[in-house]
Amino acid sequence: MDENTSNFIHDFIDEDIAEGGPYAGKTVHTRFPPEPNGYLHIGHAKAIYIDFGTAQKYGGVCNLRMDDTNPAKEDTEFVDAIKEDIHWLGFDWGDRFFYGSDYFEQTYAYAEELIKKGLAYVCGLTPEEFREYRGDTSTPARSPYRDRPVEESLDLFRRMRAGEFPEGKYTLRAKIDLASGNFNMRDPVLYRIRYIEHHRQGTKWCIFPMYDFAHPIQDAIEGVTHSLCSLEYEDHRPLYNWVVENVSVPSKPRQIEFARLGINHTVMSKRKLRKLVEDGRVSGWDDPRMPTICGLRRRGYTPQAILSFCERIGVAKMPSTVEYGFLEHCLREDLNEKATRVMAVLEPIKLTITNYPEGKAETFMVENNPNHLEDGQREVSFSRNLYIEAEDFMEVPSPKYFRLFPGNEVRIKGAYVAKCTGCVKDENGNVTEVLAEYDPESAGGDPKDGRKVKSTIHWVDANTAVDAEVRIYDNLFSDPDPDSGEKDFLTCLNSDSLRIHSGCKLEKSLENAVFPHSYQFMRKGYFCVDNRDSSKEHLVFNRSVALKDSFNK
RNA sequence: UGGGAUAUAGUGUAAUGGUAACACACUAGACUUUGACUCUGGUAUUGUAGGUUCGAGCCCUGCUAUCCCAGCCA
Repeated sequence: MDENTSNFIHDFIDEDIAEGGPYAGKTVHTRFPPEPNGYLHIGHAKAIYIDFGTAQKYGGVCNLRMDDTNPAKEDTEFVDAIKEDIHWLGFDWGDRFFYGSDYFEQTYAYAEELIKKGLAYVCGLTPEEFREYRGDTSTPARSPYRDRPVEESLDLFRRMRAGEFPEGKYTLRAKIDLASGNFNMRDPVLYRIRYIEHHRQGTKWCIFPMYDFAHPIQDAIEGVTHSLCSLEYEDHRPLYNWVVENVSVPSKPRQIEFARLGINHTVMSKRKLRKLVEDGRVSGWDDPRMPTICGLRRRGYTPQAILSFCERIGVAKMPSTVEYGFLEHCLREDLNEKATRVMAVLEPIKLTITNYPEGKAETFMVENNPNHLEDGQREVSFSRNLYIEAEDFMEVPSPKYFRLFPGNEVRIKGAYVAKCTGCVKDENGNVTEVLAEYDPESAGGDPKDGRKVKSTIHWVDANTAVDAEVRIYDNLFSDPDPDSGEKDFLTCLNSDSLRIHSGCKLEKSLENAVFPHSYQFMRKGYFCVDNRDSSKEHLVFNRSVALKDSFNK
């Protein structure tokens, strides 16, 4: 996290670690606690950035903890993926990797402590009764087992653990306030019975702590000072604090909430992403159309771009929705700086240089990155027969069209300037070939007489061109917004999120080329190779593929 | 409705009682071996009505709008 940036969380921490504050002289300690029930997405990237970044800013540490207190939802499959994605983003938890479930024994002991203090009791309400007895905004909850003697609760709780009762028969509840306006405080359930194999604990346990009880205890055991989480836990903070204060935990962490990330038209809930995977709408969690970290990785996003995005969207308490274009901007900015350029023609049409000798070939050197000449040059071959982008020729130019049309001169990037002399059409009147004459005195692209050309176009030598299928992936947009609830988000997904261009002509072999992505983005002119193999370099197609409409206004 | 939060430009954030700033987007222009990039200019009296003050985005009061919670999920 940038030393210069600051947000309200930092303000709180500054107070806490200042002279006389509750954590004066202590190391700032945070944690990132994903539930291993899915892959991390761009929303998690924000949380990761805040959790790890805040620790970094204060010279503290951040734990990675799998929040696995619900055996029904969690799976080991996701643990490694989560670790990989966090590492890829550039954060490291050192040796502080934990499982919430590793604290089950201690958590259990704290539960017994509460019972002995008279602050928790075993409740015999069925789930249905529980709902009935909960009361409403004007009616306090009722809890007939609230005054069960300590010894009896203790005995029942131990027998719950021993597996003497079926699921739903008993729960352990905290004794707090049945009349609270905050329903989380109406004697919340602390433990429930579940006969499901836990992904790590196996069948050792049949009672599992609820998030509200487990989380503050886990934080406290690990010495977390600041437990940063999203806004929906604001209502839970009183309960979080109640646990910290009433259980003899070794430290007193503080929970601070911030607004989670929303991106317009982007599917961001794990539940929905899972559905996309399960329904086969995408090839997997790492499908390049997915907003998952691994999907973005394959779509060509760099960790720096994502981090820059997280940095710049800021941290606040106001729920907000960032424009997807801002994420694209952060990527363009990063790729523009460091990606290698190549020429590729997506929709090729022949360009014949009629006054260039048949059979002649020469090569030109082209810079790999115009912003960084130190990145060197590469050799490209040139001949009489080239491929250019079909839209770089218009027989009848629209206003402000500067590229090839009869009589107009353009620069063939890195090679020569050439003047369009006409075109060849098939029997249907479709243009099949563009004709031009080059200026032999303009090798390298600059005419000897210093005359200017208005436009430069990219191209590929027909003799050396590599044929390829190019897949352009776009973010899987949903319109209306997936959370609007107006329609099923599945029916509103953009259908052209994957466009396959076959017969593309590339300067060199780009196996499995993937182009990110939206038309808007392409207009700005970038693509990269499929980054499933992250060792592959990023390539930038430094050419505007403007919407045709934009010429005609 | 009961509880919890939040309101600054189209979007996201700054400004901690003293000239409303930055980025994205949009827009006009300059530059350019790609119409990209880069550069320059333009775009808000801070949800609303009052109050305190020499001075209010900030403090106070009322109102309005939006979001979250009301699982034996996290």
